Amino acid sequence: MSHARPTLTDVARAAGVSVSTASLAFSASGPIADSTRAKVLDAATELGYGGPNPAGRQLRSGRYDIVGVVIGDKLKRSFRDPVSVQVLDGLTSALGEADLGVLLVPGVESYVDGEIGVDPLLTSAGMDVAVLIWGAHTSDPRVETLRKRGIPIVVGEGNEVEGSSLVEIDDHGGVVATIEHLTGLGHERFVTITLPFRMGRREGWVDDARRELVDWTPTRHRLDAVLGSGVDLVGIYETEASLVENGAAAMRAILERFPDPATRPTAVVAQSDLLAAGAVLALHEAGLRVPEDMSVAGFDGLDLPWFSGELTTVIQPLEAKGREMGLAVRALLADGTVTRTTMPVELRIGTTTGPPPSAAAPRNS
Amino acid sequence: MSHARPTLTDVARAAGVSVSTASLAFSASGPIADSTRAKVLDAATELGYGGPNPAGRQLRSGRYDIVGVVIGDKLKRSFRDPVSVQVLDGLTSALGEADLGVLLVPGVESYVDGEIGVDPLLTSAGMDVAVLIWGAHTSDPRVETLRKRGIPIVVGEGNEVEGSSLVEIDDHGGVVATIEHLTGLGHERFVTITLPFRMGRREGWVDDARRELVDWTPTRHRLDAVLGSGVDLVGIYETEASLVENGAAAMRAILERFPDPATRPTAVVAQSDLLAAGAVLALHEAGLRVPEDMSVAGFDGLDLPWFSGELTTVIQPLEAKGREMGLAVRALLADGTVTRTTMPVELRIGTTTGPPPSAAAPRNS
DNA sequence: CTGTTAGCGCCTTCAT
DNA sequence: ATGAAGGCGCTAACAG
Repeated sequence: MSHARPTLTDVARAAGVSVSTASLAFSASGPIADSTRAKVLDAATELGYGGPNPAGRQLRSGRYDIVGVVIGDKLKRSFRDPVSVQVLDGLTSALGEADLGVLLVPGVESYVDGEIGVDPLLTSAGMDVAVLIWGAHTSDPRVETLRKRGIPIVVGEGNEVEGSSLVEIDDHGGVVATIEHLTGLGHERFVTITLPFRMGRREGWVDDARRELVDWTPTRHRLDAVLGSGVDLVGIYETEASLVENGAAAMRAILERFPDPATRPTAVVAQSDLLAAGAVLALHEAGLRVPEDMSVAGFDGLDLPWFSGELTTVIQPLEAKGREMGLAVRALLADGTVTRTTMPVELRIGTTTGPPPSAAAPRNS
Repeated sequence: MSHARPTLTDVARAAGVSVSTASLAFSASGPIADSTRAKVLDAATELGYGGPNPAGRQLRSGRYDIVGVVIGDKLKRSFRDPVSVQVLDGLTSALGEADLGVLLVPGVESYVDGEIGVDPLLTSAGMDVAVLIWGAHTSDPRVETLRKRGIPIVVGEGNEVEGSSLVEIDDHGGVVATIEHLTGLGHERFVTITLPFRMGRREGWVDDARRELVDWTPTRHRLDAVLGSGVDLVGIYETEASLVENGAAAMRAILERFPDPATRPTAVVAQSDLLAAGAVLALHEAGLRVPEDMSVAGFDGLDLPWFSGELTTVIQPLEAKGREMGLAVRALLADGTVTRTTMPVELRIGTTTGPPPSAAAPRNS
């Protein structure tokens, strides 16, 4: 009894045909008589042949039918984040339809003293295209690596990379709509709670120096929209992850910094729904009402079944964005077409925004 | 200007060494003089060589350094489920440490009239090991496919597969502990809300015929534990997904079926925390109190920041389970060792279980 | 420490 | 519709 796995050669011999004919029986990419194919397939079953060896096929064809999906510095974080998850959803289904496999790539191996080590998978795994779901930063070593390997790239969310496809959403427009909604209600003092700025994560109030260091595109776009709107922004609070608890912590910091209801900001623009939800929870904990005492707006349009009320938020088509990236991959693979897509967003007015507490009718202390 | 990507041969020529020496410079798996390596690396940079072609390496070495992770019938569902996500977390990090890539595989291509079509990736993608996170079912075509291809398997959660490694948790013990806790409090009438039974998903009350059709292992283990405990089980409600809304729907069905508080079941054993949380929400919606009017216990030990109070639940070490699967993969790869691990669970008593409403002191209507 | 020699398994011409 | 031949890029085994 032989322990070696049978190869196409063995099958061909057993079926009494040539290797090239046997190959046709599996690939279905050429003319072959039904009877011959049957003979080959029978021989294959007989020998316990499990189909053509992928490595052989890959080497010969130059295609892997695998897409590397780079999802951030930590897989963990991406999995926990419903936003990432929805994008992955759309992406994997669009790729699956084209029979493309998804190889999960952490992207960053290590981040020590600002030195970025690229994950070995990025250097050595076989893939036809790479997708950088959460954008590329300036002089991104991952992009460098992929470039050198000749692997085309699809970037999600900005920091356009020369020669790569790009899929983004109208972050700016979404935030502008939010601000207009709030100023329309009469708000004048704003605070914003932001997503992480860059790979070296931090949590806390942002000063002018730090403000220059925004490298993550969604964060930058959304922040720029607030800054550019001309409203009175009394503080920027940077979080280190887009989670409910970070939003709650941010709100506690806000209440601590602005203890006086009379001068407290009346509207909070959070860069994600989870942050916004956390902020609302912290307000409730502090015995404050939303939106009577403070208005809170989010971003994403997540469905939060446990959230009582409905968040005012910017709905972004997450799954569609993922699908769009998948389509960009397929276009790249089909004929090298580089695409650039901006997806629209929509402001949904919920129950967490309303007129600011009026100075004329202060609430009972 | 040549458009073809340089190969190791080109690099070797440019560096004035043999190909095999050049190979050593990259693989670091053999003795090579630092000066020689430097020469090779310089030549590589010069030519814009991005490292050894994976296909060539794979064919020659017979290793892909890729693990196929089969996560269920729909990627979607797995991403949305915090339980899956945590397991994936642990798994990917354990594999990442060994520089193994994770290839996401849907597993089931189609499910029509009970006919299961295996995803093409499972048939044709290169992988060294496959992990079936959510178990194998009886006469599983995916297992069949992998067998034929000679790919070793790690199964999470039961339905042991001959010759494969297995990682499971003590489902049975966890549910038994829950039941004992509840009977200890004085409960006598139980209902259980279960996870999906099998691939053909359904939602609703379970009759005897349906009860025979449980094929998904965690569901079966947890249900068997209730059935075997001898308590008075007045109903089994099957859900089609482990989500908050399904738990809420289940509870509404329970309240509808048992309108009379005097004969209503007093304790609900849900097979997941999300189902339990949904059940609690539905009770609140109906104006009932937990645990005064009904006790609810879950399973998983999830951290639900939005849930007020704390669920009584069975804590299973999700991430550790994932890591354990990763270790099983590595053992399989290292020397073919087949392992079998059962992870312990722990009952956490929260605020959602308490004594049943006493007949002596009925609540005001 | 470096070079030589052989394929790994497959698919694509091209000829028949 | 089938067969023969060549080579994709690399690395393992061995020899020097």
